[in-house]
Amino acid sequence: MAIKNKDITSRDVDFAKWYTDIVKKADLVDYSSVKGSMIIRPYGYAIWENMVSILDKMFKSHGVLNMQMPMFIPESLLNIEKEHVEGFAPEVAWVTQGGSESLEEKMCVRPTSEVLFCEHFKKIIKSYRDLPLVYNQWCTIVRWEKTTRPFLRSREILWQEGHTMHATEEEAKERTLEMLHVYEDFQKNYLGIPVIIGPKTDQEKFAGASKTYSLEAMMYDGVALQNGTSHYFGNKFASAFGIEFLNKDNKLVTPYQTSWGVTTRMLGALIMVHSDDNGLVLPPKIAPTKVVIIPIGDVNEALNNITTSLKENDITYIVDDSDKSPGFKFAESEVKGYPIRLEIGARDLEKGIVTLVRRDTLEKIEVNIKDNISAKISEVMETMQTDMYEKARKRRDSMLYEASTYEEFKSLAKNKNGFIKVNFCGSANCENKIKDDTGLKSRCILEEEKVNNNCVVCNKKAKYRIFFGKQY
RNA sequence: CGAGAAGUAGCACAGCUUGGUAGUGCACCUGGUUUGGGACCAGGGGGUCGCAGGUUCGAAUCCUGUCUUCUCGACCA
Repeated sequence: MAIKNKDITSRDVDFAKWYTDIVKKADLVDYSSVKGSMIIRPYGYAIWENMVSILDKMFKSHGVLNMQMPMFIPESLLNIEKEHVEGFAPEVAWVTQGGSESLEEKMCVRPTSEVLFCEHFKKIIKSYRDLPLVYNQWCTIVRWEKTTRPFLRSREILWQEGHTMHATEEEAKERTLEMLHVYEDFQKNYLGIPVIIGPKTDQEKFAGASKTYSLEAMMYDGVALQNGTSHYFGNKFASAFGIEFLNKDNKLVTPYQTSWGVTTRMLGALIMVHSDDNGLVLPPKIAPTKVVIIPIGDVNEALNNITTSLKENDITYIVDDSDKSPGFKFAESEVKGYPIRLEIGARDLEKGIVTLVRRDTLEKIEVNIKDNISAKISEVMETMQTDMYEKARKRRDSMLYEASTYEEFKSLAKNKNGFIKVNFCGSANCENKIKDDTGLKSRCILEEEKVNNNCVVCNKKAKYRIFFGKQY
């Protein structure tokens, strides 16, 4: 494409700079005076709102009930489950009163709410008839990260956390996978982001979980982004909290638990998977405004007809009738990533046409003014949605590698961006060796694939096949 | 948290070495001419130079501290 936005660093020149350029120029966020605490601007928030409303509907169709937990956790409560405390300790933000004194009891801002839910579950679970409990909350959490980047790593995180309790192990395991697949469905079909799903290694799993599944997305530069997790806890937390219920045989037993969450990080993924040097590119299904209309010259009658049709068909649009030049408006519409641009110009109208431009390909399509333009737009948007997914999938697949020897692995890690598939023994030693030698970390275990060789590092018997890659 | 760089108008930057009334381009406002890939002319508004201390008759400029941003590590969704 010959067009190039002069205010945006090329993603092939400096990917990190490109990312912050997009985030700022598309007006998604502004920085605040506190490190890692971003201001989400109306346009960025509109995208998040779309994600929330779609996901929330999906959750509800899976029997999820929303609720709201407090923001504060007393120290004694946080400390009940030791493993997860150790995992989070360095990032926990503690609250003082008047700047220096502790409150009644030392307390922190939730870094995640497992313990709050457990305390509550203990009170409300008495019988097998009370189960399952499938709760979720949309909220913010705080983790005092050292390095921060808009959407990818912030200190105040906007997210959703689901917490469930079940009478049986099987049911809890099923729920863990059920929600994982809700996320997969959402990311694939709405965000147009292909993901690889599977369990984390013991080293990489959530502190306190017995199994953590993650959704691993690959960004344009070949770097991984963990774009959501679903945890199976067994009854670790439940035992630590003394949660018990009477089963059908009138015996006191411990329930099984899950939790699962996605964050505004998905916005970062959306940008780093689809956007280009001209600005944001949004999949139509997640774009808050589907169409931007740019009138050129005196075209009121055609404009009115078209906006009436868009309204009738529930296609969101804006009309850029400012007194900027058309060229400026074209560039601006590309920065914002509106999926469809309609150029309604006097010159075109004489020929009986309007010009429709796809944001993903910048392809210009002439549409007869007498045709049903809303239908045409819907059709193009559907094509875009699948094309964008396919484009992302092809790019990702072109950066998936496989190594059968450790030399090969190290060479790939050094020379290629992307994920490297290996047979692996699962030991912490081998995983640490890879990290030390190459900086790569394990992504997720490929449960469906059969081991076909020994461990790529130690050459002992391999347990599973797994992807390694760099991560954000 | 370790190493490095930077912070001056909404944005991009100059001025700092050698202390002496705050600059440029874009953006913004008004009027007019324009309108198919970032228009033009004329006029105009806007900054206690990140913040706090210090040195000095005088600090954007020198010194100390601190906060924020970016890059690279370590750590994490």
